[in-house]
Amino acid sequence: MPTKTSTTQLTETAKPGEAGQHQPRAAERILGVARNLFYRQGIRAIGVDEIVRQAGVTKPSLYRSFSSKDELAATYLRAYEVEFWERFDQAVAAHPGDPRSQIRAFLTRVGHRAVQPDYRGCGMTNAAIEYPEHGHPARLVGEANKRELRRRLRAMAAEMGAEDADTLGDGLLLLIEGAYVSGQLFGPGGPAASVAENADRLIAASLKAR
Amino acid sequence: MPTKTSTTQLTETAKPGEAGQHQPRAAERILGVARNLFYRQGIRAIGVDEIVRQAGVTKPSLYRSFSSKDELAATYLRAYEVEFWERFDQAVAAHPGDPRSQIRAFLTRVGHRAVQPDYRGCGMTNAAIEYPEHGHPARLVGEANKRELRRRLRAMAAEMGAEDADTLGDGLLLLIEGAYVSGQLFGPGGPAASVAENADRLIAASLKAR
DNA sequence: CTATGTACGTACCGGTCAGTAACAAAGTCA
DNA sequence: TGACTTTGTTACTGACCGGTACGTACATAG
Repeated sequence: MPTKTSTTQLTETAKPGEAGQHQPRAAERILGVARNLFYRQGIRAIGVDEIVRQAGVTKPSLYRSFSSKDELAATYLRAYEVEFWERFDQAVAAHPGDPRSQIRAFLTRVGHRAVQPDYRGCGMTNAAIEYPEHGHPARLVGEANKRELRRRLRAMAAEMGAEDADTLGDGLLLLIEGAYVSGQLFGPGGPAASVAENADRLIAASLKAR
Repeated sequence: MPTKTSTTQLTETAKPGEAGQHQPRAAERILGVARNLFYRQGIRAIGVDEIVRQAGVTKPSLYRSFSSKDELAATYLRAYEVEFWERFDQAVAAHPGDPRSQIRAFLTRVGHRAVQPDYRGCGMTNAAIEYPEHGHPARLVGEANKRELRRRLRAMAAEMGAEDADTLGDGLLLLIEGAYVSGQLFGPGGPAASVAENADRLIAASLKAR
């Protein structure tokens, strides 16, 4: 995944006086380490001790900025989601008014990333699988993201002129999720490499079918 | 603490005379409970104490039959895989010589199950996501299953006469994995309901291109 | 020069984790 | 009957879990 620093500002309370960056710098280090470890190894697999150790801080510092480990995980996922939509919107912006090309551009990138040796899929999908319990803070982030993604894919399918736009949009979502999962199961040479091609074929079939 | 001899064995106990197969009574109960808990809540989320408690046995009994929790998880997945292929082969047997109908039959069932309220996806896929570490016993079972499924889907695509059979087979695999994941993310009304329809459209597009 | 707030660390909590040792009880089969 | 096998019982280990009470260094504000 992109190892951007992306200082997710949290509780920016500009103190009266000068406008220097003055918030707890421990929280940033903690979130940065948590994002790496949670994504690569899973949330349940990583303890808070390991996070604070790698961040070079102490446990109370973690709990001053995050009310619980679950909330830290949810914060990690919210930051993850921001980057996800950046990638998605980037593909959309590259082909204005051409949703089919937008999908192809997005999935070409997904397919490429998904066959990297240490690919670990979608952090939000993985978190929802790790936490099946309804209402878990981490799971809620993933569920909301997937609902919105579904909504947008269906809208793009309608924009393409597909008669059964909802079915096509859902089909695209299935292919995307399949690429996320298969990417980390197969590694290089896996079926995710063909996600863009399969999506385009499915689009073609859904447009000309009727 | 009923430590006396009259321990009111749990109801039916065909102990005397009859030559019932009495091999590992405790191991079966343990595996049965583990399968339920591991599938529904995840492997990392369930401790061995909870398993032995619900199975009505003790921890040493678990470790007499299974060398470790990881090995118990792998055993659960191997049993899960047996049932998976039973369902798959059942769909195949229902439509001899007609791979397109075989896929449709299999995915119709998958789509139906995937929109049940408490659907939890594929146990093997979930386990691989829970354990990204290469070589983990549970992960190995899932990886082997997916490789074999890919092989069979590609063979069926070739049997259909698809020009690019490998791409079609991989596309079907992506749709299947997507249904597993989306089913547990969306619940009823989710995109997994359309997996059979989308797969059939993809097949049609891949055949027509010939 | 205090007074206050902030950022942080030390040390610790009770609970749970997977896994084991040693021994007793009970059923199986000859 | 007696040998064998399977299971239960109790108690324990050491590591780790998420989370916290409390003290301290330091920067300002008055």
